[in-house]
Order: sequence, then C-alpha cells, then structure tokens
Amino acid sequence: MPALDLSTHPGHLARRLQQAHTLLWTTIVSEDVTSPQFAVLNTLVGEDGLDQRTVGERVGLDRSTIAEVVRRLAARGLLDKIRDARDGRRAVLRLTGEGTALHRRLSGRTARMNQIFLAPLSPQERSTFLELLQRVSDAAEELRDPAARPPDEPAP
Amino acid sequence: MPALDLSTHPGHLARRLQQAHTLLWTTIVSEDVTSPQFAVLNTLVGEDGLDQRTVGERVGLDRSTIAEVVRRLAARGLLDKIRDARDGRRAVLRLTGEGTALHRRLSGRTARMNQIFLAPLSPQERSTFLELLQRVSDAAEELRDPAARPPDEPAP
DNA sequence: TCCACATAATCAGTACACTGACTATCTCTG
DNA sequence: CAGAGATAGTCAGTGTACTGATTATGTGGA
Repeated sequence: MPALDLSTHPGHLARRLQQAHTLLWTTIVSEDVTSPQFAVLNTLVGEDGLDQRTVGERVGLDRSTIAEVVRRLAARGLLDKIRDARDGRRAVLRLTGEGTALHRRLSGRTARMNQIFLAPLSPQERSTFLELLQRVSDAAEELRDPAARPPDEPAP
Repeated sequence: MPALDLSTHPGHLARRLQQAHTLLWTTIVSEDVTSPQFAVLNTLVGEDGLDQRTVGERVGLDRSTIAEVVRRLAARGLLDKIRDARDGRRAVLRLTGEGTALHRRLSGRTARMNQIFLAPLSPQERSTFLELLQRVSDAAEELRDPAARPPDEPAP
C-alpha cells in the first residue's frame, strides 16, 4: 500500500486550516482570548443568562470543555457563573461589564481577521467556501447526534 | 455591539469541521490511532528514515507536538526512533513491520471515511471544497512562515 | 582552531477536546 | 410521597497544539 495524498483528505485539511486560523487569531484578534472563548462571550452578548450546557451546545463544545473555558473566563472576570436558584443543577452565565467591553473591542478585529483569512478567494468563492464548510460540518454533527434534527422527521 | 453570526466565520467553522472529523475518524477508521498519528505513518510509508523535524513539517505539526506523537507511536512499536549517526542532533524515524501493516489496514478505511464525510456534497462540490480548503490553508501558512515559498520570489 | 551562530530535540506551562465515571439535583410515575 | 430515571456539572485520564526556555550538536568564519 503506497502512501496516500493527504491533500485530498478533508480531515487533514480541516486540521491544517484550524491551526492556521488559530495562529492568525492570536496575531490579529487577541493573544489573551482564544477563539472558543470569544465564541462563548459572543453567545452571551446575544442572550445573557444562558446556562453553561446550552452555551456549550451553541458554540460546539462538550460539557467538559465548556466547563474549562467558562472557568478561565470567570477567573479573568469576564463573566459570572451563578447557580440557578430555580434549578440547582444549572450554572447560569452572566457577562460582566468587562466581558461586554472586551467583546465589543474584539468584534471589529474578527472581521478584519476574516478578511485576511479569506483574502486568497474571490468574493464568489468566499460564500461558496462558507456554505460548503457549513453543510459538511452540519451533516457530520448530525451523524453523531441524531437528536437536534432539522424541522422534519421528529425522532420517535 | 450586537452578537456576531459565527456561522459566517471560517475559523469557527474550521473548528467545528475538525471536531466532527475527529469523531468520524474514531468511529470509522480507528479508536487507537488518531488522524495526526496516521499522517506520520503515511509520511514514513512514502519515505522511510526521515528525521523527526521533517516529518513534522510535512504533516503540519510543530517540533513539540511531533515529539509527543512520535513518542506515542514508538511506545506502541509502530516506529523506531534512532539517533542519526552522521548528525547527533537528528532523530531518524523508521517504520516497524507492525507500523507498515497498520498503515495498510487503515488506508482503506480512510477512503471510506472521506466518502461519508463528503457525502452531503456533489462530486463537483467535493473537488471545489478540497481546492478551496487547500488554497486558504496554504495562504494562511505562508503568512506565518514566509520561508517555504512557491517557486518564485526566493527570499533574500 | 575556537567561537559565534544555527539547528534538532526536549521540557515546562497553557489551552482546547473527548470519554467514562461520579455527584447532585430534578421530575415523573406508582 | 418514594424511588426510578433523566439531566447538569465535575473529575480523572488521554491526546493534540502552541510558546518560550534550555540542552546538545554542527558549521562556518576570523
């Protein structure tokens, strides 16, 4: 069996893409706040007071990882983690003023980063790229978790 | 500043894509060997006896990470790590028979996995997707490292 | 030849990301 | 109301992935 050409393997390319993105992120957006951390802040800007599990689900982090990320954000005073009075299992997350301010500062930079990241593509190719990325990711996530289904076929 | 729509952010999508891929990999290809580990084996099948640094460069792993991955592969007897006699700094990597056999076994499965991974796209879209992934990754890697340049513009 | 510089690998520290086991809490049903 | 099952979070363990500091070795020029 000869060696395979990994440049035709989407998984391999996905890993390289993500690594390249992380690098760009730290140089252009922030050295202190990572992309997953920003995703959490961004979710809470949209809807403050969500519980930890829901935020994790929205940004694509499992329960263990979201716990770690939240711990770090809380340690830096960017959000507060509060036990839900009505449901003692839940941890409700609330942005601090500092968290909101930081999100505002970084938002503009993420736009600039996306531009640089997608610079090698034409405007047409950019939207194609985003669409294909989304379709493949969505489909693969559904393979794993046939629960959160599209509006048809409500599981038994 | 309102919340951003991260589904238009290629970096966020890249992370989700990679996560989804890892999941598929462990269910379809192997529970024991990870995708980066397979990439190392695959490189050595193509050219046995490369040194650790070169292999890392080929598969896109930095010196620290390739060292970890190699340590694990060596611990499982899939390759041997030998100090280069001619250059005492280098560690030369050689596949064992078991390593070669495992690569052979897994190669077919990676093809099946790629098919499932790309199933939501038409044949046309698949090649577009791979091409765009490659162009964006290559460009971003060059931003970081202006050394390994294309055949024009040899750096000073 | 010796010393400055470069290079390969290692090490410590940080940050995702996942699984499987466990705890605490809630809810529903008998 | 009690116990069964579901749910949210934690914890331990494994595996990338990166930076910055350190160590060992090679190489080229004064």
